[in-house]
Amino acid sequence: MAKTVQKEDSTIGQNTLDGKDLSILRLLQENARITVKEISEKVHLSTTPVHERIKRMEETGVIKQYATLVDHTKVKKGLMVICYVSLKQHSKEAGDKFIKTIQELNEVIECYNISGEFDFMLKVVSEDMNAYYDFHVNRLSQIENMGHVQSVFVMGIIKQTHQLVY
Amino acid sequence: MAKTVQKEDSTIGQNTLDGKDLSILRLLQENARITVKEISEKVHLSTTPVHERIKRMEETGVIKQYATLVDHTKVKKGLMVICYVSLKQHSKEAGDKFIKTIQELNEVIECYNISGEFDFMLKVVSEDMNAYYDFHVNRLSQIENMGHVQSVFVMGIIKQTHQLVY
DNA sequence: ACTGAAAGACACAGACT
DNA sequence: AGTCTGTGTCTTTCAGT
Repeated sequence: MAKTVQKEDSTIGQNTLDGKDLSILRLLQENARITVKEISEKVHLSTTPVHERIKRMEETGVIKQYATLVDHTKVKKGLMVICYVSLKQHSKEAGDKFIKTIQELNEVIECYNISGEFDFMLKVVSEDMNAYYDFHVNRLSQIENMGHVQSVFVMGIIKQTHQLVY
Repeated sequence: MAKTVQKEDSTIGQNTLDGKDLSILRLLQENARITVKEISEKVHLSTTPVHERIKRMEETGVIKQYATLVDHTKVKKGLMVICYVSLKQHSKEAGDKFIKTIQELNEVIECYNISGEFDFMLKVVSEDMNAYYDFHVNRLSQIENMGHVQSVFVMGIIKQTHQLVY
């Protein structure tokens, strides 16, 4: 009898992103303060559906955050260091304790659990070498269960983006 | 070794950030879409000076960008890989050519010039292991002058922030 | 799921302390 | 450098299609 047309990507209830969603994301990634009006003109929709789509992507967690990115050299965080850490013990308790400590250290802006000879990779920002030395000796190395630590210094930033949708 | 321009110079007039500027930055870092009105209430100022301060920080480059951060797992970029690269030749031309190629690769979201045995560190995002293998073999390794490449896989994200002002 | 309109909130500029 | 006030623009909701 009645035939239903299957649409591939229109089921927003199932959290599928269609082309218009991706276009909106592309614009928002570049500029979080772009107006809904401007987006609506660029994606050829009125403001209402754009507003609804953005809200939906916020609620479903596709959009994690609207962030303001600050120039690290202008807020006295000119030194960036990649830091490799291995733990002495690899029990769950030991790992959790390390993680909790790391999350409280403001200088550590990123931390990943990695494959290979080290357990964690940290991205650390400091004012200068003295500040980093202080961090390394007095805070990082003081964490209990700390095994080896290896520092790799960032001498230049070639590329830095957060653009996952393109 | 490739050289990158590092803006170390802070001589843009009296570009000193006071406590109120830092308070504003703290709020904006967390939420780029916070209203000027809301900021003004939290820092105990009226909207005009807040508006002026933000504009000044945009113009002086303290504020680099208002970015929307997208959940990488929800846009089919679930795999994150840290990639170390050394070049065969270290002339300026060779380095510049490598840099230019890297900047055009969408999968590479970060690239740093680093100290140590490798020349560059890359952060790469892919849909899955197949997509990464394709990237590694067909694009990264195909770059001329490519020396060694070593991949370290991110198994878990412990911390990820951009909060330089705290 | 989209368009269009309409109310309320906000950004932004001007006059002034 | 700040407050207050006003105008134009945007967000956000609600009808209708």
